[in-house]
Amino acid sequence: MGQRGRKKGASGEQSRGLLLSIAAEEFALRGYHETKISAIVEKAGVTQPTFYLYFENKEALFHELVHLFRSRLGDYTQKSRLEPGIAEAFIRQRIVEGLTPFFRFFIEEPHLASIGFSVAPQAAEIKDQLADEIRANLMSEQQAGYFRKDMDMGIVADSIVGTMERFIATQKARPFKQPEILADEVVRLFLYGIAAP
Amino acid sequence: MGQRGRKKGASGEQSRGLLLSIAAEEFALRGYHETKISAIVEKAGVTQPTFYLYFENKEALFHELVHLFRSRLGDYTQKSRLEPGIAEAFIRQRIVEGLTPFFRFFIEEPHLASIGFSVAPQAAEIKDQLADEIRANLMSEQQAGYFRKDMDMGIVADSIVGTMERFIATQKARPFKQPEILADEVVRLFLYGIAAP
Amino acid sequence: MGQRGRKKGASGEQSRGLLLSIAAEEFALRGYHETKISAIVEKAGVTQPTFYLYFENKEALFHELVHLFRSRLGDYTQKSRLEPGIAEAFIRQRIVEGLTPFFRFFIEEPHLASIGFSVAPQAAEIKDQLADEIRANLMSEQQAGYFRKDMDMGIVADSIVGTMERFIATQKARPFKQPEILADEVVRLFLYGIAAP
Amino acid sequence: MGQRGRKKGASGEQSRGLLLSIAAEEFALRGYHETKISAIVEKAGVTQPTFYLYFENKEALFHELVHLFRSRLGDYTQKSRLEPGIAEAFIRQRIVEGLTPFFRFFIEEPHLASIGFSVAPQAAEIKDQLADEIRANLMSEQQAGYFRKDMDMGIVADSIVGTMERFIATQKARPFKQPEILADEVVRLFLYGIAAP
DNA sequence: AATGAATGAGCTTTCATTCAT
DNA sequence: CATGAATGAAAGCTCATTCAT
Repeated sequence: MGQRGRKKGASGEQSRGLLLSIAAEEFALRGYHETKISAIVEKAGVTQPTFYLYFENKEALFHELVHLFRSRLGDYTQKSRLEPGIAEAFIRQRIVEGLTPFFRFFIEEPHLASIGFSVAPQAAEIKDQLADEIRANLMSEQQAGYFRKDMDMGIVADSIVGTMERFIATQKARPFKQPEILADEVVRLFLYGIAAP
Repeated sequence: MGQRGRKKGASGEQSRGLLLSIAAEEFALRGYHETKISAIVEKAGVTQPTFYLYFENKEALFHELVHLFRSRLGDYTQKSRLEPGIAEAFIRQRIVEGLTPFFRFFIEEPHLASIGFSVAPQAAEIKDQLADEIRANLMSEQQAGYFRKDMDMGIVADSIVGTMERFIATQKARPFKQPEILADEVVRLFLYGIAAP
Repeated sequence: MGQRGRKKGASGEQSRGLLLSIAAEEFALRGYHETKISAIVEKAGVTQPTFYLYFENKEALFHELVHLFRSRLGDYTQKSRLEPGIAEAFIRQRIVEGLTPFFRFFIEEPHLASIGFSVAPQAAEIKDQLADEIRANLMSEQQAGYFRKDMDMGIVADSIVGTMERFIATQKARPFKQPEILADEVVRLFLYGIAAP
Repeated sequence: MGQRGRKKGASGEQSRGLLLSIAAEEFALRGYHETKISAIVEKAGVTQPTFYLYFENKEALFHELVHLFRSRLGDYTQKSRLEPGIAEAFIRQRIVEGLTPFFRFFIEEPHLASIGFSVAPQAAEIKDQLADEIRANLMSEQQAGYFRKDMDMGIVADSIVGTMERFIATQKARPFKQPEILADEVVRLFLYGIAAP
């Protein structure tokens, strides 16, 4: 979302972007209902009608943000899909590479992530869908012999999504780590567990 | 919560309990703002002023439910704390025993769980706190040599809480499993991971 | 509509009736958009939310008034239908009897009449429908030989409806006449015309 | 009004005329409040400020249309006045000649007619005034012995105006008739009535 | 002659909440 | 123990209208 210039008579797209960015923050921090149009426009330094110049209504604005989140999430999901026939030595590496963009995205767009993963009414559906895709991935790896057979990949997928969810929710309070490091730690956890070797 | 007798002229406590139970369901299904007092009392077969006979206001009612959740959660947290000096052979068993009541609780009181883990504004705090306690537990076990040292127990704790969160959110859509089985699967996952042995 | 008691704590139906009656007057005098809910409730001595206790919204209230008008109009239309086989000597008398209730209605409920005949968007349709029924009546009399064959009964029906419309619109400014007298004059006009005999 | 050239860079007067013509249609079809300036300018292919280049405001535009209607109506009213001393044999013919331009006008400018006869708040006044002039005419003819003395010419005049009103409102749905024919039928109706001779 | 961008003013509607009985 | 009736406060949205360019 980015810079928040507040020049008078800013070009339309600027005003729109500003409103969008402020709205994302407000929605993420307060939730849908606690977010008032009046507060958004005040922070943006414009009046209410200006808001309706760029967005059909509050709901449409919110949907736009959710959509934005979903489409970016979809991109990373697609790229994270493991192509068949990876040498066993590289599999962990590839999983980490698939996971990294998610964490990077959550770090770069914390408000959007918060909206899509918790404030949106569709949040449940979004996470379900993500979990489903992850499960499908895991299961095919499981078939291929990379993972233990006696493990319900549904639970694993949910745990991974749950881990993301917690990460998004606790980010600000957490010592910053590079997305690659994070992904690596998560992968290690889910691959090998915590039991002392 | 439980049974919902709707007899006319129910005695005070009955009305109160009924309202509380209906409110839990409504809050869980719709969220705080989407839940209207008018809808609660209608379902309970009483009028709005009756509601205010038993609850100070909407927020107080909600807080009561959240409080209920927190206190039960606190109970299980306490009981799940591993006492020092458990023989290594029993440690897994003890962890499972500590985790099981959580899942049983989530299954028995899905509405309350949903409120405390996702609809309450304090949900983040509640989960943070839970994660914190779990992390403390894990770390002392880690010190004791039960778990690997090269693992950030903060992430592990968050993953466990995230797993609970997903479980609560997806319960209805999921094939029912006994809480003990669930706990066992989760523990296996986090102890040994999914990598093929 | 009638009496406008303004007792505090009036029974619900009274408030509703009061609002309805005031609304009819406002709509008739100012039109749909110029009529503000705020003005209606102010005149009724209640607050805006009270309005929404009794009516779904402004449009529903308006529709109720239009519906009221239509149903009463429908009653009189039905009763005005001439049964076949009236002796020629009585036909004029019967037409007058059919027309009288319309004028009585318009006199008794001028606001409702104004709404149904001019402020409602459906006014055109209402009048079309009325004209249609009148035309059908006239044509069957025409077949029966009571009326001249060389006259387009569509125009006659429209003229009669137009006459009603003007009557409704100009009532207040007009010297009061009994509905029977009015009906009689109109019938004479349309039966015999104004040409000197 | 007529042709609607929409060439880019149309000269000022063209834009103005275009706006006026579109506005007439919109007002006639939707009424004053349902007609949005934004819709008018969109149909005209210009922007809102352009509108204010040519018209002071919405009301002024509307007034201009009403004024246009009134002045044309006034013309025909004047011409329809019967000069004294017409031979009885020609009277009917003269009345038809006086009425024809009205119907021609209503057919040629249906939007304007609709505005002046029904959407304008002054519509009542306009019709009252017209009825008044017609009544004055009729009464002097009545004095001159052309018409029956036992007939209230106020009612007759209102009936004639009401007939016009209905004609304007139902024009589109009606089989087209030449204005002369229409005028003739109306005159026959009001002169001789529909009673079988 | 025309516009992109913005606004002042206002209206309907919704809720949680409270009297008086 | 319970209610019919009513309200204070606020939110979302719309529209005619106007700068500055």
